[in-house]
Amino acid sequence: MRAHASVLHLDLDAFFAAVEQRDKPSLRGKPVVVGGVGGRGVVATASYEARRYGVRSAMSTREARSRCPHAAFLSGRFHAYRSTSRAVMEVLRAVSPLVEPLSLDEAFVDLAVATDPALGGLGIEEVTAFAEELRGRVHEATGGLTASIGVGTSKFIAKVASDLDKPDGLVVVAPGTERDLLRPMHVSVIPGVGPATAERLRRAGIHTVADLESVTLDELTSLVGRAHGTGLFHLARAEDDRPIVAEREAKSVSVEGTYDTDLVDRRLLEALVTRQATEVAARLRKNGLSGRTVTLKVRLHDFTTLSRSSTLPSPTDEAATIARLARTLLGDLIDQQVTVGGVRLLGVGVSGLADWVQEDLFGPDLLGTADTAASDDGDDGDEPADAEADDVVLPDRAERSWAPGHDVEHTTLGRGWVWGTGRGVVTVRFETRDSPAGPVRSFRVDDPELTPWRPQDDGGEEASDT
DNA sequence: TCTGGGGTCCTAGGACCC
DNA sequence: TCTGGGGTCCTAGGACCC
Repeated sequence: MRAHASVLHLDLDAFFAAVEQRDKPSLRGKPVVVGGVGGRGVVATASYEARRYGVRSAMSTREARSRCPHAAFLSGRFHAYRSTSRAVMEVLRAVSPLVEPLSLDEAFVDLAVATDPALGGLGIEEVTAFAEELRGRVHEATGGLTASIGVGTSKFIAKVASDLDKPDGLVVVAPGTERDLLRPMHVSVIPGVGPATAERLRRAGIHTVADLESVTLDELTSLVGRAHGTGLFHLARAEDDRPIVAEREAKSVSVEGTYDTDLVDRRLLEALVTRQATEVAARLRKNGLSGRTVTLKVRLHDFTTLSRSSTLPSPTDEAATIARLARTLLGDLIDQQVTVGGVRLLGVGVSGLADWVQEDLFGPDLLGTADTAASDDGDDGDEPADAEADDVVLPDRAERSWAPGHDVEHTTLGRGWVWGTGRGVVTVRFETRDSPAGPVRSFRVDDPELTPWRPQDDGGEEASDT
């Protein structure tokens, strides 16, 4: 907690709906609902006109339609939202170098390092006037959107403040008044207190922040766990030192989809997972990322949600690898009869991200040049694969036939696919009809029993194509 | 035909290593 | 032939946020 009210939180009002009303004058003053329009869609944003009919975010679109049948239901134009968001973030970054976007429509701004001369000092009046002017700049830069702003001595207080006078409001919480502000509020104002935590606290007789303040750290930890408990303990006292972080690295990339009917057909499920994996790979590449852990997410007809994950020995951004692994994980679930009642959602994600790509692993490591072999022994001298690594002739490297995801054939073990590479070794996963997630074995890359497999080679010994 | 999509963080247990 | 603790990695699930 700071001595001055120097943390600003900005929240664009009913953002998606407001962009639609801005771009389509016929929608102005009318109820607008943006979200999933399919049979299983939910509301992302409702305009204030629609909120008067009880339409809320996260409500099913079906329910929203019954509450407000005459509203305009739109599926959303994310390009327009993104570009409008960019314009807002630019306005904020012109004010201070420390801007932390939370989503397309929300951001924290650190006023303590503000570069804008309009903010002379951090006194209440100055900050208030400055924030008011900032709201005007955002209004102008977005073609008329309104924002609510909160300013306080911490992220927590700024965020609570921006919620107090919505829409189109401004609240500055004076230093020293934070605890009085929070005490009468329901515990759910605290970030991290959702339905489950609120219910646990309620059963313990804790409803307001004031109630929470009177609970010891030990009691709190036993109620909600260690990390969460200590967090709540401090936030209940308005103690919050979380810094504003301008850029954070992505930890995962995922694609998921909910289908209007529950799916059971194996080939359809596999095709959908393949498509999602391809999308994930494209997004990884676009951002120069690759990852090691592939996760398959499945939501069943009864809303039970399962996940299965598997970690590769080295990161990949290849669609073939991600798709294959995701299909293997799906196959495990199907074979266990888990999906018989139908699948409503499928998702594919990649985590364990590295900001370097597969090619980097390839050259020296796989070739095992004298340099690398000499430089990294020391503690792992008992690794036979390294022994004569510089003699290794790497077949078809130019075609990347040994890259993860590619098919190989072993003379006795049969068909498999490359699971990982490194240090002159190829790790192969063998799949058979009896055992789709078959054994994993490692081979030297010059093992004569292991050959890249191509459809036209099938059974032949030497394919002299091209 | 209640219940999206894209994320983050935490917990807990088992494997494995020292 | 009894009994350890810590650290790290991996997997699965859950809560939460916008």
